[in-house]
Amino acid sequence: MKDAGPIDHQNCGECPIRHRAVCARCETDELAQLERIKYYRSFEAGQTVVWSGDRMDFVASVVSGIATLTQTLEDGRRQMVGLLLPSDFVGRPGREIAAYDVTATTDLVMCCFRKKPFEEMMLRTPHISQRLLEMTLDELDAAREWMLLLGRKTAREKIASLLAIVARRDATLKLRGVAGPLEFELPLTREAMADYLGLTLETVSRQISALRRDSVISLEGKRRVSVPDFGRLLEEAGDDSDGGYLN
Amino acid sequence: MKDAGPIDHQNCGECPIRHRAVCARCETDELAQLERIKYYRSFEAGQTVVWSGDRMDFVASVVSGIATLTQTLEDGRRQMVGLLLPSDFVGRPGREIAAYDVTATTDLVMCCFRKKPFEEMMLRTPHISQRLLEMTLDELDAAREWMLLLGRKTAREKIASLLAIVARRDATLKLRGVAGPLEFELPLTREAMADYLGLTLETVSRQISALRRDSVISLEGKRRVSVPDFGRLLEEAGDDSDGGYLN
DNA sequence: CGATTGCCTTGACGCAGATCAAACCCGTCA
DNA sequence: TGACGGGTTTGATCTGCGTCAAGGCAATCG
Repeated sequence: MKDAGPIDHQNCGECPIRHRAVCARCETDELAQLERIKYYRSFEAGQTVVWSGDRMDFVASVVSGIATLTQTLEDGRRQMVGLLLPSDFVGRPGREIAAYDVTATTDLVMCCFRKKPFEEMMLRTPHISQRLLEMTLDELDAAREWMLLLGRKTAREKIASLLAIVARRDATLKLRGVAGPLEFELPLTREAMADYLGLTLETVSRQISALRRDSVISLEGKRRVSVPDFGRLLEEAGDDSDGGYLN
Repeated sequence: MKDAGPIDHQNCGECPIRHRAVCARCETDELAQLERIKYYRSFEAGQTVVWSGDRMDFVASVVSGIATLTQTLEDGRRQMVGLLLPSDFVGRPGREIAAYDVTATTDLVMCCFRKKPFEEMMLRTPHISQRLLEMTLDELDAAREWMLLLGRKTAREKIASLLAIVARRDATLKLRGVAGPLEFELPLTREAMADYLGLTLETVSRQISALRRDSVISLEGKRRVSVPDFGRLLEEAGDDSDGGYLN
């Protein structure tokens, strides 16, 4: 467990997620209070951040990298229930015990707050709880969209939807125009995708091959995807046949 | 559209959902403010409350009855993404346009608040936004549990899980002891169950028959279910083989 | 009263995706 | 250089659930 990485006590003002995380609405003095209870932790790809059922005495924001939330049945069937990207929030104020496994799928840096002081601060600081409410409502919407995918979409549609989500996120990060073929790196193994989509890894692999055969996408290596026609990908995803706006 | 039912301007102090809804934490004066912007609406079983995509100028609490949130793909595949019970909250502050279809599955009474004034009041009244945050976090947990069900459970497990949820809710409402066979009424048609579980209605029907054949449950009529051994039902549901505490 | 309608059950059959199994690719290590 | 291992692909076969179709039951209506 390499922990407590190289980054130490970064200034909130220069933080890359300053304007999207729980702290987005905070004033300078509020940031100063947060600085006092925060600390960074780093994880290598593959490491577990928390186990479901463990005591969890912090909440955190993802600063960089990607983490996943998963649930498991006793016989080992697994379902991913959240994909955590930079600025996303981990943990639940008021909860002692972690409800999900949290795993780093890439190298990961998190900005952690000791839970007790954070909860106290929330009571005094509407800027924090307002922002958290907003983020939670967004996550709920995302979860519901995911329920539609899990309950009703075909394997091919599921894959196309996942690719569309990753592509869209990547495009907004890079702020490059809508024009030209999108290109991005898949941050997940085939198995992780399967866990996310409620499929087996074999089916994931087959459907990716099929999309490639039908030239909806093309691959360089196993992880690098390029999408010549994003509208086409969205059609394959099944939801808004139209709606081809990026973001 | 029979609307604006018989109930008119009930006193918040005597409201059956007073202590579980968004208003749960409000003081007397805050309730008074809410009373000024609230109004009741009634719907008959089967009526649509809001269509996805429609402008929605109120938010609301379910007072009595049951409503559902559903999403639909253009080709008609439907997935229920929420089951709204008394005290649950409908609508999203800050959102103009409804994201889901809301339908009354039983006769339904809702306590509505005009959206604009409600949003303004939220800014001044931490008691409301705190409670809403808590409720939203609970819903998010429920949605994630549902993702596990949709992605990884078999048809039989899905049915058993749904029955367990309804049974549990019913038991807490009636506050009757854990002893004796549980009995309750299914508030959903086979089709609605199918939409909830990501199955077809035929499969729902077959699996209910199968659970009856295996005497996990017994039926009186098509809707009244009794469960001789709740632990057995939980085993069939697949999650906590143990965990047989009611609530 | 029979006819209609809404909801549910049951059967026969087919297919999408799971399962089982083998092999491939590529980076790392001895 | 060759062996190893993790991630991935592909093939063959099996099966749970969807699809299509027929009919049953109970409430309501003319």
